[in-house]
Amino acid sequence: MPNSGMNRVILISATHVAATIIRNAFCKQNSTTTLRVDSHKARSPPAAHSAASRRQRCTYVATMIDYARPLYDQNMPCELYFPSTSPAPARLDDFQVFKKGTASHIYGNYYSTPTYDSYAEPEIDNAMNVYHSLVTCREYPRDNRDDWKYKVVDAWTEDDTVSWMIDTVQCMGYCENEIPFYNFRVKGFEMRSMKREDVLHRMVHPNIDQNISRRIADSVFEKLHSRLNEEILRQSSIIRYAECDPYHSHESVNTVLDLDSLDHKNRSYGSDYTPNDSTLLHQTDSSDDQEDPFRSSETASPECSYGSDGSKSGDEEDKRKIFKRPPGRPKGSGRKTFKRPRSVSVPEFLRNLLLDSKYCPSIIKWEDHSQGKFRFVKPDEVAKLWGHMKQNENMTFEKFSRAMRYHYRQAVLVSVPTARLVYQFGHKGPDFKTDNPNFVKVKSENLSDITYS
DNA sequence: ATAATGTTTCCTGTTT
DNA sequence: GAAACAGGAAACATTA
Repeated sequence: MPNSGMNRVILISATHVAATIIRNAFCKQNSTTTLRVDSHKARSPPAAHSAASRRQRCTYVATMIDYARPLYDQNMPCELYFPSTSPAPARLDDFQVFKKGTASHIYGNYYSTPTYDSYAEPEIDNAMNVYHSLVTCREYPRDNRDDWKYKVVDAWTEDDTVSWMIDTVQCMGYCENEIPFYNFRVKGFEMRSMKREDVLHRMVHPNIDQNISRRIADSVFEKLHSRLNEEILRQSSIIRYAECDPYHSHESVNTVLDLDSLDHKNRSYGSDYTPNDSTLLHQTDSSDDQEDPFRSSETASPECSYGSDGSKSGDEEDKRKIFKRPPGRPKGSGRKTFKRPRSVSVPEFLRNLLLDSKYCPSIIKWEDHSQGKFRFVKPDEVAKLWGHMKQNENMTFEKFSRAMRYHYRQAVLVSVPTARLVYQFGHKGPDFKTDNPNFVKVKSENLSDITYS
């Protein structure tokens, strides 16, 4: 919050309501300041995010400026966006609220939360306009001259470069007439490759004192490089975001199926699918699904109430005779869950195993590929893999098979009554096409390699 | 926000 | 008797 000691531009992450509350609180604190909340153009976050995720991400950024003090301050946190030379003291009287995703790149590393909006997202318009409305002369017409705002410098046209230049120098409080814009009718990539001396050389104006021109050139040069640095920072923050995504991390679990390799939306079970290396990921740590604090002792995992071999102990058997658990899943027995963008269904999971030589035929194999019949070689291993993928170490084949049986209804899976541990993909099941079921060809090729080498 | 769908965790009973 | 199977019930998670 603004304090009496220094001038501040304050950026906070908050909901719109919270931002309004803060504004009101600030108004009470500082009666000399008039603040305003401007409405902003709301826009939905990308559809790729789940509803819950969208709600979570729909927070706002509030920018509060204490205009009771002089604007320019070298120590203010937004130095990246403020000129390095003293500008004309534009009056800052706005309190603007806009989407978080817009401002996180505008204000660089001010937020630890990564941005998810692309550079050209319309929210930027708001954010940029907020910024510009705060620091530029209000008289400047900015009808269709804002294209440069939505482009990276490299993509600027000559007009964009000039528009940026006009905006920049006016931001710094200089008069348009003091700048020889005609010298800067160059494309963005050319502008960015200019050295400081080049900018100065082009900035020389017959009617303007050379010292002033030098100062303007320095400022323009620094502004340009601030923007270029911001572009780099923004790109690296996107990369960091991708790297930090727990569901893209390769370092948290031993072996799971890549959830993103299959489009959950397109779960028609008829679409073409060819497995590749990306369908399986190798991870290194499986310790993240430990004790569930929300699990009551009554509903603890089977391992708690049964022996380690799965058999019931005598005491537990007696207790069970006295107290019969009501049918159904106990309330609150849900394990610790992790939000994930999408998941693989049980039939898809089975199909993926069957089409992967790491698991087929060692733990699951085709019984009759032409009919889609397959057999569990090590049912518990398959269930464990499934549990591992779902970060549920309590998964058993019993539970897993129950999930499978639910797919009988839609004919995604079909039971094979005559044989145990044999199931079949139904006509609505996933595509399991392969010309090498159980990887027999690969094995025989390998064998011949060994024989003849 | 909500409905639909999918999954998990129980259970009872049956079959192999 | 054990393991697998079938499916009801309810809670929970995810997706549309």
